Formats: sequence, C-alpha cells, structure tokens
Amino acid sequence: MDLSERQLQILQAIITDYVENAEPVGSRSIAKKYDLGVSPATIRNEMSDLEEMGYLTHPHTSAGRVPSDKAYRLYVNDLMKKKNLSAKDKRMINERLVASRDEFDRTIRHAAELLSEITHLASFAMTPATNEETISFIRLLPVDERTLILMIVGDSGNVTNTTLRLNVPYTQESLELLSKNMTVSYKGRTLDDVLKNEIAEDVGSDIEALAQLKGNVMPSFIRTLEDMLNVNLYMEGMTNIFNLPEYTSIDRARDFMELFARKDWFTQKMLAREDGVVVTIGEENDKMKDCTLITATYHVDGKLVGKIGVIGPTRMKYDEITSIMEYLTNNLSESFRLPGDTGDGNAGKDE
Amino acid sequence: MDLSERQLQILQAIITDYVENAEPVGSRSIAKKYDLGVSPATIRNEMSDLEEMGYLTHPHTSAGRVPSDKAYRLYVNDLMKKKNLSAKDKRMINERLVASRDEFDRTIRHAAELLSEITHLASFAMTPATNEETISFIRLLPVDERTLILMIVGDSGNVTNTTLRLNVPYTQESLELLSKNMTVSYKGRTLDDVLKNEIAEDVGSDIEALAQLKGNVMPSFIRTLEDMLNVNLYMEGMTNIFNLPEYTSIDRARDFMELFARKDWFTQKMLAREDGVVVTIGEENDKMKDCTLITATYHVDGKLVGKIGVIGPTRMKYDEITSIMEYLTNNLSESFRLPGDTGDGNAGKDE
DNA sequence: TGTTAGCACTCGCCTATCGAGAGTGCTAAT
DNA sequence: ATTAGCACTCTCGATAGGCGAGTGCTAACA
Repeated sequence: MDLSERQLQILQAIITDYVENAEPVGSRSIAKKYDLGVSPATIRNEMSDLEEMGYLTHPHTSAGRVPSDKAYRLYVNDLMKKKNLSAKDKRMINERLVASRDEFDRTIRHAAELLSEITHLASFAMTPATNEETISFIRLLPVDERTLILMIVGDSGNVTNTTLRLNVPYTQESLELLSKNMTVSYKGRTLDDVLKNEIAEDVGSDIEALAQLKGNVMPSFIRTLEDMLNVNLYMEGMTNIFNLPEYTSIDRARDFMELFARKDWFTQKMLAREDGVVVTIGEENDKMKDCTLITATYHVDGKLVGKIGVIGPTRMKYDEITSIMEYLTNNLSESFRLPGDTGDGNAGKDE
Repeated sequence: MDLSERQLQILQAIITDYVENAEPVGSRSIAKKYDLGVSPATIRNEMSDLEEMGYLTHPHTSAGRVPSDKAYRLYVNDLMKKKNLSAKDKRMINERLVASRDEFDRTIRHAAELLSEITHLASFAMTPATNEETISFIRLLPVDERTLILMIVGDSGNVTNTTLRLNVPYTQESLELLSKNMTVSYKGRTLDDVLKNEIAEDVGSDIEALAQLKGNVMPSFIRTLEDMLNVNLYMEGMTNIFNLPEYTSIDRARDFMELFARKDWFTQKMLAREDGVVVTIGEENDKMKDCTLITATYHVDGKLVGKIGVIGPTRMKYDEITSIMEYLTNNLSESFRLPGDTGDGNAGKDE
C-alpha cells in the first residue's frame, strides 16, 4: 500500500502546482514543468492509481487532478521540507514585533496582524491559555454610589473587568470586604474549576450588607469568568480571503465569514490542541470542511501558554506558512522570556 | 422649484417600491400598484421631470427609475411617517434587553446584536461617549515582580486596562505612590485634554524609584488612553449584508467588509454627530458613497452618552429602522436611568 | 392645456448553440 | 513497463436570437 518513489514525486508535483495555480493539474503540464523523465501517459497511469488510493480527485471527468485532504496530510507529514523565510518576511517580523514588547495584549494583536499580512490569510491569536490559568486576585472598585467595577486578574497577568450598576447603593466597607472575601475564596483556582463548581454556590455571610452585595455581584462574576475564556482572541485579516479564487463565490465567502465570526468555536478549537505547530486539514475540522487551520504555540517565561494561527483553504503553502509560524512564535516566546536569560531580542532559532 | 402633491406621491411610491424590491421601477407598475388615478403615461411625464430635478436616475436607457440620494433625503426629512413596531420586534427588544441590564458593556453589545437581528443590517454600538469622558482614577496593580496592570477608569464607569512587563522589578510602595500621583494629576480631565497636552510631559519626581517607574509606565499610559477612544465599539451582523442584492458582487462585498473592519473610521464618524436619530445618506458620507448610516443616541442617567447605529445600502426601510432605533434607544436610556426615577423598565414612549 | 392611448425603439437578460482547448482513458505498438 | 495515438468528454467563452420591460414621442382627446 506504500507509494513508490515516483508516485511520491508525482504527488508532490501535483500539490506544488495546484497550490500555486489553484487549477486542476493535468498530466501533460506535470511532464513539461517538472522533468521526471517519463511521458504524460505514464503519469496518467500513476495518477489513476493515486486517485484510486484516495490521494487525488477529479472535479469532473476530463479536468485535471486535485489533491485530496489525504494528499495534503501525507505532504505535511512526510514530504514537506522546511522553508527558509524570505529576507523581507524576516525583517518584518523582527522589526514589527519588537516595537511593543512591553505590552502583552497589544503585542499579540500585532502578531496576528503581522501573520495575516505575511501569509495573506485570515489569522487569529489567543493570549495566555485561559483554561489553565488560575485566579490571582479579584478587585471591586467604586465608580459612584451605585456603580462599581469587577476586576478579575489571572496569574499570567490576564485581566477582565465589567462595570456593574446595582439597584441599591453599596458601602465602601462592604466593597472592600467582598474583594478580600472573594480573593481568598478563589485565589489559585483555575477558571474551569470555579465555573464548574461555583454556579450554585451559597452566598452565605454573617454580615447582611455583604451578603446582599455578594448576591448582586455573583451572577456577573460567573459571566465575567466565562468571558475570560473568550475575550482575548484577536482575529485579523479576514478580508484577505476575498482575494483567493476559492472564495469568489459569494456563498463560500459568506459561509467563511459566518464561521470566522464565531469566536467561541475558535476558542474551543484552540484549547484542545497540543504544543508546537499543528496542522488540521479539511475534514479533520468538524466544521469548515474545506479549510485548513494551522496553529502554533508561544511561551511566556518558558511556560506554555498562548496560541496563534491562520486559517485558509486547504490549498495553502504549508511549507512556507509553518516555517513562518515557527519563526514568529519562537520570536514571540523570546520576547516574553524574562530579560537577562538571553542577551538578544531576535529569537529566530532556525537561522 | 417645489414639487407638486402628485410628484411627491409618485416619488414616495417609487421609493417604497424600490426599497421593497431592489429593482428599478417603471411607470406601469406604479400605476397598477398604487392607484393615483392617473395613467402610466402621465406618470412617465412626471418621472421625467423628477429625473431632471435630480430625484431619480436611470441605470440605463429603458430600465425603470431608481431614487437618488436627494430623493431619500427628501423622503427622510418630509415624507416619511413614523412606523409602529411590529409586536414581534417590540417583544424582542423588551425581553432581550432587560435580561442584562446590570452590566453595561454586555448590554450595549446585546443591543447591537439585537439591532442587527431585527433590521437585518450590520450594526455597531459605542459605549459612553469617550471624548467627553473624564478620568476618574488610575490604578496600578501588581501581578508579579516585573508585571503590573495599568487601569484607567472614566467617570461613567468605562474601564481600560493593559498588562505591562517591565525590564526591572518595581517596589510595592512606588507602585502605590505612582497610582496616587497619577490619579491626582489626571482626575477630572478629559481624555482628549490629556492626550493633547501630556505627550511630552515631564516625568519629574523627587523620588528616584518613582521617576523610573513613571518613565516606564507613561508610554503605555498614553497608548492606553488612545485605546479608550476606540475599544468600546461593538460591531455585529456584518454577514447580514451578504443577503442583500446590492452585495452579491464579491467586489462590493469586499469593499464593505474592509470599511466595516475600520473601527477608527466609525469612531470618528460617531463622535461628530448630534443627539437623537441621525440619518446620513450616500454621498453625505465621505467614504461609503452608496451606504446609509443611521445612528441614535442613548443616555445614561439622563446624560447624553452612547451611540448605536446601523449601516446598509441607501436602499433601506428608513421609516421602520428609525422607529426601531428610537424605540430601542429609549428603552436603553430607560434601563440606564437611576432606579426609582420611573416605575417600569419598559421604556417604549411612542406606544 | 393637461391627460391619455398607441407605437416604435432600446436595452438587458436569458437561453441555446457552437467551437476551441484541455485532459482523460483506452488500445496497440515498442 | 512504457509510450504514442486517438476518440471521447467536459468546461468555458463567444455569439446570436428572442423575450420582456420600459421609455419617449406623437397625436388624439376632454
């Protein structure tokens, strides 16, 4: 069942050609462009075999062949070689990324913008992996007699806050007390843990004013925790996909847009994924059957945390894009390392 | 130069028909559907006059007439009658909006979602008018020895925060000192004021540690203030426009998307606008020449603050949409009024 | 004088048709 | 096992004809 050397060569040629031109590729053009030393007829026979094995498809009788998800999978796993970044891409990453190294969220957003600019695909980026994050402290800050700010801070510096308006005024003391009270209760616990176990929590407290305030704050607290799992997902460059031939049909474009707008789906997708660069092709995604999702992780202080990714049609330059993402995330991780660990700020390890 | 009664009737009929069907409307169909007591030939003559005056255009010789921006403007100013909301829309607004009255940002986002659902257009909403907002206080909160959170709170409860990572550790005391120091300096000043006058501010301070910390924090402070002018703009339902006949062309759709993604443009647009429901038609918008923007203001505690709006092709149901927006913003303002002012939470004034 | 009926004319759009081009799959020769 | 040759298929673009909707003009009419 293994493929012969020649079959691999042909398959590789077809993928390269199709990725480049977005058009079904025929035996003749393969024979011409890539000299494999065989005639079109031979290639046709091999192609026929490859199709039978599920690596190629015919869009219609008598159009060329198109690689299947299976073919891309084989390519990504076995055939693909790492690509050196172009000098331009490297320069862009080095220059644009360092500029705002001191601010976390901004840096991540910039990284996503950068990625979509370089790859000409839609990109997204997630700040520190929130499902593993633990609560560091909770603050309640006064605005006016009925308005207050609820602020939840995670151990990696992740923050979410909501402004709350109560029906009755609160007192300064009860506010401070509740802040401390909640911090003690939740400090060190993960968001997931709190969300699963706290929903129907007792609001019990000896002091009445405090109990009342807590009763008012808790529903928002829960909702804000839920937000914390979603809110730090940046999505950029979605209009890039309009330039791709697979999305010239308005229906395709609409479908893509609608899915891309579903932040929760991406968050879900990201949480389940392992370290490093991960490629999910076509059918391997439950929805988005004709899209490929490539994600990569970056680290903060060496700890595994955030993800960044691109999404586009299965027809994409896997070699280039994975290389770019590796370089970019290395660079990011380097930027987020404690200063002093390494002398220079330009991470690029695969130089 | 004034239009005759009959011309107004005909113009109104053309607008109604075109808004409904999105197709150039001919004299015959007007005569048939709206009985004005005149023949198609008469209508043709009037149409010809209306075209000469700039209220109608021909897409091509021998297709029906299409209303111009000028016609819509006339319609909105003089012809249009308030529409009663459908029971369904009213119910939706009442039910969905009350649900989360206690949380500001969430409510506004929901309002935008709701608006786009009801109108089938793209919508956006802005939390309290940030250019008038003054700084209430500034907090610096510790995360770990090198990481801290910078938090800016406005007088209407608007909050922005950034996580900062410094190159050198800071001390607890200097952090608290700087918090107070900055709060004293900026409390009560508007964002604009600070941004314009503070850029090259001295970092002077007698205590060295404080001066150093301040030097590290100030650049982020400025950037975060800038963020505060943009960040609270929610945009929803952009995929709705794919269902409109004016956006079946991929190029049109792309143009729309690209503009819709430009948050700063919307923010700009919103800041300049007056109270109440405002309609800006076609050419009246510098960009988006074939779009209409409708915005409305809502109030918090009776003070003028936030805006909410829809955007779509100039062909839209002005009467319905303005009525919906009036109802919705009244409802919002009512929800954000101090409790006790009025007994019931359902605002709807134009019942 | 304003209104209307009639009619020729103009376009845009849909459909059918045709030919070119690209590619396959099979067969027979090497 | 490989290749050349050939018939066949299918898509795509261009072209032409016909239909329908609508205008603009003229002449008749109240």
